[in-house]
Amino acid sequence: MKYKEAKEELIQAWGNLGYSWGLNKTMAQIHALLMISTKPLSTEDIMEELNISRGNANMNIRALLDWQIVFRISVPGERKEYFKSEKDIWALARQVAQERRKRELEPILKVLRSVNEVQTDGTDETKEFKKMVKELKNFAEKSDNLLDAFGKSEENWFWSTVLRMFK
Amino acid sequence: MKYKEAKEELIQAWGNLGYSWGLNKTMAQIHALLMISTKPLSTEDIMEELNISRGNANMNIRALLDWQIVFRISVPGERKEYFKSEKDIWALARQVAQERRKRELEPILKVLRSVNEVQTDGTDETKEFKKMVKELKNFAEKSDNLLDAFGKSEENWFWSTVLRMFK
DNA sequence: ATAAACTTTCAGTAACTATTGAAAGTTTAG
DNA sequence: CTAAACTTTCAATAGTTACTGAAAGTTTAT
Repeated sequence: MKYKEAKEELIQAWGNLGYSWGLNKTMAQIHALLMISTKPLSTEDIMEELNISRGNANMNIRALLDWQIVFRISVPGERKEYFKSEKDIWALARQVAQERRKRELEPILKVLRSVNEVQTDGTDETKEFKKMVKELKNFAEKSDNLLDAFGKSEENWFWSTVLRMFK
Repeated sequence: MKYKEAKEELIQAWGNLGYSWGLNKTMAQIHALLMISTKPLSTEDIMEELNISRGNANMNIRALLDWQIVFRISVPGERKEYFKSEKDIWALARQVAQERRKRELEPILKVLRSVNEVQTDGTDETKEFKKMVKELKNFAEKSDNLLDAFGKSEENWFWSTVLRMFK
């Protein structure tokens, strides 16, 4: 297999995976491109490699910066901005975990805590409801803790802690 | 807070979380509804509770059946089909993990294994590419193993195994 | 067989999300 | 200050995904 094909296939595949990680396709593709690049790339480079418009490139680069998985680089003596990505996969996974925890898990935890306050009127329906909410809350809290630990962890420390936390 | 409000809020919230788990919104809402219901519900019940069309209800129920997180129930002497959901959150999480592993992780692993075969022509570009692919592959394989173990595990066994596996 | 009760399909449409590209804005060099 | 080099915004549009509801299909009881 030739390098160029391989590169394209990887970018494609990473795009799809990134999508299922909660990034969008282009975001993930830009990330993949930066990840396998030996040097930082400019907006123009990215536009050209992925055949996307300036606006699209700019928007998604900003989103990646926002997620803190891509960083701005200034090359001395050059006006243009360059970007490079986090290349440590572990760090990347941690960052994504943190973001998703904030964006997805925290909101539902808030709801679970609040609906937990529902008045029990003694009917089966509210009893069952309370029971399910309790279990969901328990599960969501465990997941939250896990993701939090993961987000803050060193690779080795993390795995050695998982056990202790969930007992 | 009244039961009805609480119920609606929970269904809403679960819909959103389900979405970020890779289900779609309606799918997750139907699931939430079944999860807090004391008895199995028919397609009509679901249509009415969620204000959705017959086609939509049918389609998403089938998807849930396909994911094996909702089951068909026949009530003796009744023609209508009823549905109930997996109420054990752990079982649910396992099931979702399995599905996503199949649908998302396996495809990229296949790509990573295949692009790994790229010819190294000695340039920095291909060297970096190979290096990144190797790391991605390693990470993806670890995740795959983890999800697989998770999917097959009992809750307690799982956590006690995590450590051993990732060493 | 046939009619009622129910389930599934699918073409059309609505709702949502991503993308473009040109215009506006910003920064820097001279 | 002005012009060039660059970045950001945003209204228009393309593309995608979800939903509807009526029609077709299936099953069961008689």
